[in-house]
Amino acid sequence: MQILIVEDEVSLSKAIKRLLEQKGYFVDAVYDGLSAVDYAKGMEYDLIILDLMLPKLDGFEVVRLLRKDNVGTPILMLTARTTTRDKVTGLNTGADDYMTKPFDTEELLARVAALTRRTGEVIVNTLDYADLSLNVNSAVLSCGEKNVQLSHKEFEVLKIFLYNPTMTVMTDTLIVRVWGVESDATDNNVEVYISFIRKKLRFLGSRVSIRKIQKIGYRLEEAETC
Amino acid sequence: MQILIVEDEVSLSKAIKRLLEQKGYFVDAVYDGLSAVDYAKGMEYDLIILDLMLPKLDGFEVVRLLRKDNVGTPILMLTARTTTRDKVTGLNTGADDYMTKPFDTEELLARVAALTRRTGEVIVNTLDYADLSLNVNSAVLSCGEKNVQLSHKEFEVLKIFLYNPTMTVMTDTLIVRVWGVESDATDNNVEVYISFIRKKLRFLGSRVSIRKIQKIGYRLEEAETC
DNA sequence: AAGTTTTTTAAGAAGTTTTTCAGCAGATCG
DNA sequence: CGATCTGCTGAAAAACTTCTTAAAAAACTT
Repeated sequence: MQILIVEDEVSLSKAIKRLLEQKGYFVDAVYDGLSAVDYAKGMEYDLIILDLMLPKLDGFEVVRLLRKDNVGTPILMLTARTTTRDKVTGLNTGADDYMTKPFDTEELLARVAALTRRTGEVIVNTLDYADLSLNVNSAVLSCGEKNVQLSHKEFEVLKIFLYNPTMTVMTDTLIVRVWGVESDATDNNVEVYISFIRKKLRFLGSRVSIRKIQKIGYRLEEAETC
Repeated sequence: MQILIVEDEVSLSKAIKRLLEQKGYFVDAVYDGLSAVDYAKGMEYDLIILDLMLPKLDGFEVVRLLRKDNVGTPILMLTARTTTRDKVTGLNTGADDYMTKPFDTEELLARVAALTRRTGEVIVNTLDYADLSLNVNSAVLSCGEKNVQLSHKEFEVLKIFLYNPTMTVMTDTLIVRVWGVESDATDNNVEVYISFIRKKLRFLGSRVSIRKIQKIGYRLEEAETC
């Protein structure tokens, strides 16, 4: 769930951000109306929390511009003003809900939940190299049509290679980063895991292989396309 | 557009009715909670305007009974009470908006417009994945002809999966979003709930299962169609 | 205030991952 | 040409994670 906060009062913005992140939302924050429009058009948010009084472009204008541009993201208006006139304008312009400051965090969360309840969202993060793609959320490694699930340690090892696709990774580096400094893991542990991963690469039929550099470490290698 | 007004104060009820009819809505009015439930079940309204304090059955109960019965009509709660606790309960029970008396007619019209506007567009009252369909208002999970009622926590957990059908959801994410940041829920709480949900999925005979990715989290998985 | 449902806690069983170990194969080197 | 070193892999053992169930506690309902 991605939420965009548009609020120029930085301390309030940060507070809301922290609150929502604690609840598992992914939150972006911007501090003026123009950036708000840019961000909202550039990416699919599930909800926009929008202050009414903003630098550069006020909240009403932001809503109007977004709706005009067919951005249908639910909008929760947030403001200090309490006159009915503003409430009406807010809802008529196309905001979906309206809250006046100061507000209770519980109430904010309840309203956010009500507005985000209806949208779905998928965020997939991958690390790619040659024909390989590693889904960082699920530790699933894919090549073409095939997939394999990696175990936790396999995942940790392969991630290090994919972060440094051209580098030779020293065995000690792997031990420290995957098993930890204090661990008494030996080279053989690494060898076994390299072996596990190689087996999965073979299964996937990937062009990528892991090459041993004698006495130093391992490196990813992409086979020539023939 | 059909609207049901549930308000025991007859003069107020009549005033709202007249106001809305002037704007072209078709309006029914009832004066207690029991009739409200009867009417709302018996006919498809586009919106219910519901007073909180009612004879026979209070507004919260009316919402609960309707949602339990799969009636997904938007509800605008109307009440003199102003404490946040009530607002939160109202929104959590399944009301879509909340207004405190006394209110301005302009504001009422604006909120009514906002809520009925949504009906015209696509309202998703269910979260669907493969052969599963979760009614978001009633927490009833269906697969084909069969249904099961989910408990609150089961519902919260499953919702997170259905919002992110392809993602692996980390155990910590589930804890934070279902039990809260401050809670001392452990992995075992999650395990037990996953187990409850799996049992219900088995009962429904769904193709969907919840797969554990060791040390990482859980993910929905759809069985191959053979 | 009793009964019902939901949630939490706890503990053994079941299942996976990780580690260990032994044997093999190819280099390396005197 | 052996002897030694380095790296690879399979299989068994150990360690750890997760599942399921049952029972206790808490929260709602009536």
